[in-house]
Amino acid sequence: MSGTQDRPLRADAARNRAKLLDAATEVFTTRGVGVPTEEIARAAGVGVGTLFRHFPTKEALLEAVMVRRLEIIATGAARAAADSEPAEALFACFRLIAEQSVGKTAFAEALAAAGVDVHTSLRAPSTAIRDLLADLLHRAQHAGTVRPELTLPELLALLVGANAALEHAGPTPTARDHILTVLLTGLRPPEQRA
Amino acid sequence: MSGTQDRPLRADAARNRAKLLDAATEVFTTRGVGVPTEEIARAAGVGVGTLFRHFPTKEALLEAVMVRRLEIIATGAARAAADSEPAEALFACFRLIAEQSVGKTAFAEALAAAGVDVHTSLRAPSTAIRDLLADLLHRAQHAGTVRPELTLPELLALLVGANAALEHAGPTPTARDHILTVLLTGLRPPEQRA
DNA sequence: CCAGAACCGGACCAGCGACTCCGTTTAGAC
DNA sequence: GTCTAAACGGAGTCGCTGGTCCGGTTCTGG
Repeated sequence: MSGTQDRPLRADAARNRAKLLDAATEVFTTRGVGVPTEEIARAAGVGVGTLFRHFPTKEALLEAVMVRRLEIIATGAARAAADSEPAEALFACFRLIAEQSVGKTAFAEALAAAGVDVHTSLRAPSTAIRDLLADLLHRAQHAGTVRPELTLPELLALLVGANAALEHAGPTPTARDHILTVLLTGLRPPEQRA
Repeated sequence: MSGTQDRPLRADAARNRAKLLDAATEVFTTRGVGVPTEEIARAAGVGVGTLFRHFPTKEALLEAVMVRRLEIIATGAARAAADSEPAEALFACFRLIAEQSVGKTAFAEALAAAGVDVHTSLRAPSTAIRDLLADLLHRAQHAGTVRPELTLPELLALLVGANAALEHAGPTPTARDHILTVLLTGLRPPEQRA
């Protein structure tokens, strides 16, 4: 299924591909998915032709960007989940995902995608994250440290919400922290507090 | 300042204007701001020419829709704020705004607009909401029923987040309720619980 | 160092969507 | 009923953006 790189790809080609991916990530996250492909090509220092040779479609490029992002998040989340206490682990993941996803609505969409169907390339990393969260949620609830009535989809929705809130809050660390505190405290069952 | 209607506007014109506004509200909220103007015209049962005569620009139409929405919200919020207990009043407003804003990202933007600058027509209703929330927040904090460290911008960001979360959660009442519960509980100070 | 394949860049093409223009229709004053 | 200005509709214009093509350039095996 990953027959993408039959032959090793010439040195310059690989370089350009990387530059494109970086530029696209940057531009998409800062200015939204609406930016014309030409801008991305320019930001990467290549021509549009090159862009479209590497990614047959704008959507394909976006997808590639999202896959990379999701993989990074999945990795980070897996590490954060190492915490022994499930609730703490869950909160760490929550923080990380909400923070990482910063950028533009493009990414809220990507996260939303974690809940519904998407192109196959997104499946793997998104289900990884999903499964991780499902596990942590379940364990934390079992331990009585997270509200028992919460379901996974609801948690994901809250994640999307957290992302939106943070995005709207801007870069001020205090504000971001307050917002996350509200969210995370709310996840605790009525009797508990951190 | 409202010199929009110098002359009374012919009966059919008024009717068409209303139909357009309704159709636009419907279409924008269900399918996003991206829909072509022609669709809106068709949904309203008029030609594009008519649309553009009433609203010189697509953006102007969107603005008109948002103003109406904001006014409705402001009214509802004012009523909800009648509750004697400030925290309860604040929560009622929070619920109402988060729910009302349902639709598409267009409206999250509108809400975001409540925080920053926008076209002048949006100023009035958005500041009304803002001021109302500011007052409730302040009073609730004074009464010790809402976390004291929260600022108004943070509250607004949370509102945007709540909106996004609800939008992602879909129509299931249970899920929506769980999400709002998490949010609202999180607003309480560490010692209190509803 | 050379040949030729792989790759590059950007002029070009096509589709779409916001907005305009004008011949036709209609409200409503007398 | 009639007459005029207001309003209508939708075909057409124009700019913008995703995607293609091909002549020129650069890598790499021998």
